[in-house]
Amino acid sequence: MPKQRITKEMVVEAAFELAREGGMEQVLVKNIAARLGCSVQPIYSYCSNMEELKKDVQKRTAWFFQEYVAAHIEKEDYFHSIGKAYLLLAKEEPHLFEFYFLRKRSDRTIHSLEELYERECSTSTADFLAEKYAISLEAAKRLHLNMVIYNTGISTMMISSNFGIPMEELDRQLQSAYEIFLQQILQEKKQNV
Amino acid sequence: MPKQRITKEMVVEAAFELAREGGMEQVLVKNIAARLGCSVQPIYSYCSNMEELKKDVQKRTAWFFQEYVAAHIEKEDYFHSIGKAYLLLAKEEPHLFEFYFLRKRSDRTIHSLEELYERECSTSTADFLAEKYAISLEAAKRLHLNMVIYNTGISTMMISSNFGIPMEELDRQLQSAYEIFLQQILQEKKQNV
DNA sequence: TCTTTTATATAAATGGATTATATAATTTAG
DNA sequence: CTAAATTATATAATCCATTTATATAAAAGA
Repeated sequence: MPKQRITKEMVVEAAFELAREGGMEQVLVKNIAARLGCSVQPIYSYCSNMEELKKDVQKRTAWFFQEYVAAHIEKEDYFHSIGKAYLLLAKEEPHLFEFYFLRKRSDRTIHSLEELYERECSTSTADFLAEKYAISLEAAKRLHLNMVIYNTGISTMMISSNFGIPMEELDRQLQSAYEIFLQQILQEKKQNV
Repeated sequence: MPKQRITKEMVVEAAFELAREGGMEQVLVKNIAARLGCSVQPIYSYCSNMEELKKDVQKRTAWFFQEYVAAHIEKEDYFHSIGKAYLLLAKEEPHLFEFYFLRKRSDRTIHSLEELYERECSTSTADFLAEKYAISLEAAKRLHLNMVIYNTGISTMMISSNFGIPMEELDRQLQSAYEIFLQQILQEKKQNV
């Protein structure tokens, strides 16, 4: 047989790039085939159908985001730098931003906020917060979860408002919410002593 | 000509019911035609295309939600009853819930959180909160906006977790966030006196 | 070298959106 | 009171994307 020119990775990567440039509605077999310079057959031999391929594109996107955000964390300005990274991504990669926030979190159903947190959030952030503010790991996780929820709310609204709200304003809003959640945790700690 | 049997309202209503029962992917011309007992032609004479029709279904959904929530508000338990109404809707109408929260907020781009707030939220809630807690209207709006953002975050996560997280848990989470935001406003007020 | 295998190509089949054409019932002009 | 014009709907055709079926040709193995 002819040696294999096309791999599953190439297919997913081409689909990812199309989605990145023009949104998921550009992920069409013929567009992928054109980009890879092949017919539609290789695409179907490595992916069962478009729906599955789009799930792979969403996973690829989640990975892209995690890499991007991890690379932009500044230890001194932990949370704010994460927030800024997301806002930057919203500006630079609006299409990807949409899949990332509106994606299904998992193939299976998630049954509690705890499970969602474990699945979504690396515990290193909670560890960091616990140490920085001398709070319990449990409190740090609550703080982190609140921020993730709030950030998801802001992001969903940004998407559905067509990305028209200025970054600075959203940045301020995130920052103010973070301070509110943090103050509450610190106060709770004071009262428990 | 034969007298008009089909109206635009009938088309949108049939599409809405299909979407409600089986999600937006069931909104197909042939399904609408079957439900109305007509051919595809009337649908196209009243709606320019499926994309526009789906926008109308989203508007119809927003209206359905506002009616539902308004009917479930209890004055003594204002915010909690709103939160409960949304969670009930998520349970009873998962498909509608999805369009409602992931819909485009407007045909045009929204340029500030203020504009988003004006467009999304009736000021009567802010008025109510301002009076109840004797805070400024501006502070009440901030409180309300924070809750709308947080609620959007919770809802987006509920959708993307496949509605597996129990209502009671989400209810508790909303309630605790509400108390945190409220405490902060009350404390701010104390300091300003 | 000849057969088998298989990666890719080409072509056909399916299904949904949309458009073009046809039909027949109601207005309306004469 | 017709007959022409209008138009709501139906039927049929077209378009475009996904998916499947068949064909081809290059590599591997006997």
